[in-house]
Amino acid sequence: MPDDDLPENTAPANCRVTIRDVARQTGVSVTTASRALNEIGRMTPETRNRVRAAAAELGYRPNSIARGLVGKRSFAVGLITNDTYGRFTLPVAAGLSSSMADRGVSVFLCAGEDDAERVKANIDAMQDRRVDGLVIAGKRIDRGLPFELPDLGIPVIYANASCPPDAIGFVPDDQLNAHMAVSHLVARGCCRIAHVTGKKDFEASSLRVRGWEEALAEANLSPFGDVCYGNWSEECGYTAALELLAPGRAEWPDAVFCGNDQIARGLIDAATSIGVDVPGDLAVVGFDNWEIFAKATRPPLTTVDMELLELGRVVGRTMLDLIDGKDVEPGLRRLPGRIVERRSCGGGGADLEPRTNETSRHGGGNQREDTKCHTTG
Amino acid sequence: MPDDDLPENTAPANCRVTIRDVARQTGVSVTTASRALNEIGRMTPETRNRVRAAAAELGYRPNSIARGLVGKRSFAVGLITNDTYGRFTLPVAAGLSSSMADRGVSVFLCAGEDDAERVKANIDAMQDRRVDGLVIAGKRIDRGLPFELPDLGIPVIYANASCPPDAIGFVPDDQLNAHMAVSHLVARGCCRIAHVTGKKDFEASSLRVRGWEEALAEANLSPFGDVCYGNWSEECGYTAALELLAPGRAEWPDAVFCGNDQIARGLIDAATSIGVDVPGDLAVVGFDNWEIFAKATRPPLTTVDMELLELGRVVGRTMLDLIDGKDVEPGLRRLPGRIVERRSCGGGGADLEPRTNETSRHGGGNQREDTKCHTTG
DNA sequence: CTGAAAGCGCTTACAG
DNA sequence: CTGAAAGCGCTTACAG
Repeated sequence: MPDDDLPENTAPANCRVTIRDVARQTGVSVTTASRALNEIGRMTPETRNRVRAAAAELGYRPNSIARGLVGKRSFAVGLITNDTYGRFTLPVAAGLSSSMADRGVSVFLCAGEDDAERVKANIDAMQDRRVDGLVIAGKRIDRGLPFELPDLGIPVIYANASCPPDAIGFVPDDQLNAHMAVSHLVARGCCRIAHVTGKKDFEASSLRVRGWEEALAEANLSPFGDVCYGNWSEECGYTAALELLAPGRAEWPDAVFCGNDQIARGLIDAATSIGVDVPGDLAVVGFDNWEIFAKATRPPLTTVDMELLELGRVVGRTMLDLIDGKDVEPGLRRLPGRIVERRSCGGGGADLEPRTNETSRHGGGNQREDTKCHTTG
Repeated sequence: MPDDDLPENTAPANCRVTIRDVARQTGVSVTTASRALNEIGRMTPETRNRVRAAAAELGYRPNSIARGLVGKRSFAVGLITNDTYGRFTLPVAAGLSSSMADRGVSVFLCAGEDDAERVKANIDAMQDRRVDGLVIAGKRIDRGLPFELPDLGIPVIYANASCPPDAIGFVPDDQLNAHMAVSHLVARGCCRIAHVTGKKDFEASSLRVRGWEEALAEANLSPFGDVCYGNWSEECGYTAALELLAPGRAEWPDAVFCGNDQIARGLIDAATSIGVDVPGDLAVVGFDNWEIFAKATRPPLTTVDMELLELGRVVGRTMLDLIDGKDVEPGLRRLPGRIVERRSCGGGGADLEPRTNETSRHGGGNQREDTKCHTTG
């Protein structure tokens, strides 16, 4: 037996409770209600509590649009990206999103293509929305926006993309990461370490090459042959392996540092197909820690994780600082990644899998045991 | 020689030009300016043009926060997803984003984890922002939100996720897509068509199984053996192939319909490794059109594309209708995908690659030519 | 055809 | 400690 015709607990969603409602309910002014809710100004704890209680009871939630209008900010940032495939941007976006969410800042996703017009339209839309900041994310550290960004009057951070001289940017430290990968190989006794990577004109390629050379020099080793460039594909890894391990060669590498996990995958497949045991005869380290590949190789791949999620978080925290008006030194920061150990370099990490029994071309033993490594020094 | 100390063309970014500025400049009221800019009301073309010109000259851009406050809407929708990996959500998001952008609606990305608390917090934040609608996107058609969504008073659409009975949802039509894939095989003369797929408790699995059975029945064929379930991995495809093609078997399949591209990849690798030629001896069709896999198999994979990008666009258009107050029949819609032809079923599509010269276990010929297919009917 | 006024839901000087 | 008032930048009845 309902009291009357009024619906009981289903307030029409389009007339949500406002701060006036909680002020009225509490018997204070809107001003006081606002202050109580925002924890500013001094007032008797009793008043504050009564306001809070009323807000809770009414289910009051501040309208962030109104708040944005008076505060002249939106508590939102725009994420502009051209990475439709999302492999690089997504972890960055997730990290950014989570570090901002804690402070009540939301993220607009503008997954534009490379088309300059669309990117501009997206940026305009973000300005119209008075975003507090803009993150420009890319899939290549040597590519940025297709045009120069004018001064928007809001903070801008570049993530995994190239950035103008005086801007703030964060990219993975390719050289250091490569160095780590190669040192990992050296530490495991490898001394004839080849490098198979992607396209030559990617800055990521040259930095990784430099890291490879650097780590080798540090260990008094010489590069094993020339860098093998390709197009980042599995196919290239496959072909490169066949060449590096060709029976007619005077010398075989005992390890290969690969520019990405797909290359490593192709390379391991090729090695296996011609009876070279990984890691017994050949240690392999990849790059990206793209699990779908890294875990599917046999053996599972030891590889470099660029820590893109953490990079996204750092971008978020920096953006928050910038929004708060803190000073941040301009420039490009290179962030270190980490090695994820699996089985392709011997030993084993978290993702241990039983070793296969395939017979090795070299009798199943570890070639490195038999061959004395001589340094260049 | 500058006239005075005032900076010339660099208006402080924080005091952007408002509609009052363009009204003043034109010598009309703010009301008229607003109407001219929004193309509403009747007025002399001359006035309208003068306002427009002033706006353009001043670089006026309406503040969408203010617009949102009065219009009681934000011209933004929230995208809630638990797909951190992004493989499914990203195309959906891109499609959604592009179809909304044309109408000036932006997308908030809430890449929450499965954690119910965080999802709730994200939804609350979206409500505080007065989003015009919410899209709940998932990576499994049989999983939805970890809790029941109360009536939010705004349109909600589920995308590639399960949805409550009276809600609106869009998912790929797994059964139809599977049917298409199998019919494609049948049309090429295959008659012993096996099915290797992922986990049994995924609705996607059972629907695809049904599509397989249905297409077979339609062609008066029987399923080749039992469905081979696994965990969606390459490894499972590999193992399944070894079993299906074991030398001791009474009969071999002449085609395999795979539940995803990874399975197909493993299966093709295994087949090749034991001398079975694809497509010569065995036709293979995958599912997902995940190019990184589909293009890396040798031969490249003929596979089902679920058209997730288009699904995202449809979700966007439907959301726009809903926001406009149009009626949309509740219920779950299953959207068709398409077959992408490559080389793994013979013939060839856009991604033609030269065929390899590997010798086939069956003499390099197409087994299907030699073996008469008998129907069950 | 055009404008003055009210109002969207908040916050923030400015007074008491 | 608390409140009345102004204002953020728009749109939209309501009058002329």
